[in-house]
Amino acid sequence: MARITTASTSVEQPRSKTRIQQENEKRILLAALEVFSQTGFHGATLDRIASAAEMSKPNLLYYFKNKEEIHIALLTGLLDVWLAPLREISAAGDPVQEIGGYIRRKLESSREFPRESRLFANEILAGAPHIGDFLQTELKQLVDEKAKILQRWIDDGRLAPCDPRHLLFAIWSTTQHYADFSVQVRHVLGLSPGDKSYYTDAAQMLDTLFLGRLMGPDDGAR
Amino acid sequence: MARITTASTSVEQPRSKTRIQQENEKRILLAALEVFSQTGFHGATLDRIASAAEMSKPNLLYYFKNKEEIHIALLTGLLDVWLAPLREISAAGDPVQEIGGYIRRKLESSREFPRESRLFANEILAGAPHIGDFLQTELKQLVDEKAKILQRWIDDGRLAPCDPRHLLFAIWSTTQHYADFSVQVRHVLGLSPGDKSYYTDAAQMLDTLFLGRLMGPDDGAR
DNA sequence: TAACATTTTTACCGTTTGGTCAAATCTCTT
DNA sequence: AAGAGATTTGACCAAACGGTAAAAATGTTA
Repeated sequence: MARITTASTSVEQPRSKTRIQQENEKRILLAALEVFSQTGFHGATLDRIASAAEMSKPNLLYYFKNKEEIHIALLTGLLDVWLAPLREISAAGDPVQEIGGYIRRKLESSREFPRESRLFANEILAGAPHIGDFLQTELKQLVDEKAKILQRWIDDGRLAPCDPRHLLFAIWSTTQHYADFSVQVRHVLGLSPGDKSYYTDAAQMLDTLFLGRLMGPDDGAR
Repeated sequence: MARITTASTSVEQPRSKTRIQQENEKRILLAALEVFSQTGFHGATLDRIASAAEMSKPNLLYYFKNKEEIHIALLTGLLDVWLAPLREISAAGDPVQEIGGYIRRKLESSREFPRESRLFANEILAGAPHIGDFLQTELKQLVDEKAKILQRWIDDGRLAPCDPRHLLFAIWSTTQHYADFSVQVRHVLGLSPGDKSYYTDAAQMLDTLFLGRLMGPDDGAR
């Protein structure tokens, strides 16, 4: 087998990336994130992505072999970001601190990365054609693990009895809502486009909702 | 003699609808709901909609002059359904009953009409190009009205202090999540496609979250 | 049933879109 | 400075798409 790979490593593909290659791939992914998050996969065109990346379409296809590959590259890059806040929940910590911290991290993530959140939302809405496997394996595993922690807190009377998994769903939905449905939020509140001031009240609300009274019998303040 | 069916020639448009016309428009809208909610506006093709409606494409375009008109017809038909549960909140009722009822109605709506919910979500995610006006006027007005009711309950100490509008956001997001992100929910819970059994636990969770401890100081059970 | 209106179909069109290809240009190493 | 490899471009293509025109078929009514 002629599997000679000149001066690079043993396996065939991993040729080191050129400076230009790195720059351009980054440019493309950034442009694609913008376009995909605005119009969804089907609404995005290679021409628009290429133009947003200030690059010709054939040149773009020199780096990614087709539209789907760009989409997948974006999604896979996203998943770690999505999981990170959840990973931080520690069994050793205090329930209020841990859950409160998770909510704050998730909300901050919505404010910082609304395009990523919308990209993710679009993918799920479409039936998760690309990340279905991730949801069933990696995410499920992590959720199972964290749900056990929450369940122990409940058993110890440190957290109000509830289904841990659905508690996570509630945190996901409320926090992501501010990124995914920001248009509706702004319209209802009468804010201008780009105004993110509502995040302050949002944080307050979610604290009240999840911590203010959800926590176990002994909430100290009485 | 054209006299039976209205005074057709006087004012042009308002012709009464034929039996066939009514049936076919219904067929088309049903098919379009299926397709749009699965793939979004851009992902949906007239061919797929026509095929789902068991109808030729030109025949479909005989009833709706273009793709966008079908989409708009679906959306406008949706808005009343979307508002209905909120409208029912009454200042005269008990906060726990009213809010609990609203949550139950919204959750039931997610279970009964997931396609409609996803259609709505797609529209908002895309920046609400068609219903932006509705959000700013009709919805905002209703929210303002209901927020006043909630605020009075708060002032009277019958509801925990919080931003009423954001409380509504939290209810919207948590309930709609079960329709819009059902794939994720099912994958995380390890359920088969089509299995909606999680709605029982969902209702339980939302009751705990919003009513169990969110309600004002006197929650009776103590 | 004849006349009229409605509905459906067949054939088609212009544009957009995802993607290819070979040639031209640029970059880097020697 | 030259050659090899990497990058970029312009010209192009087939398929898919939204939509149209006009004839054919069907339904409705007097």
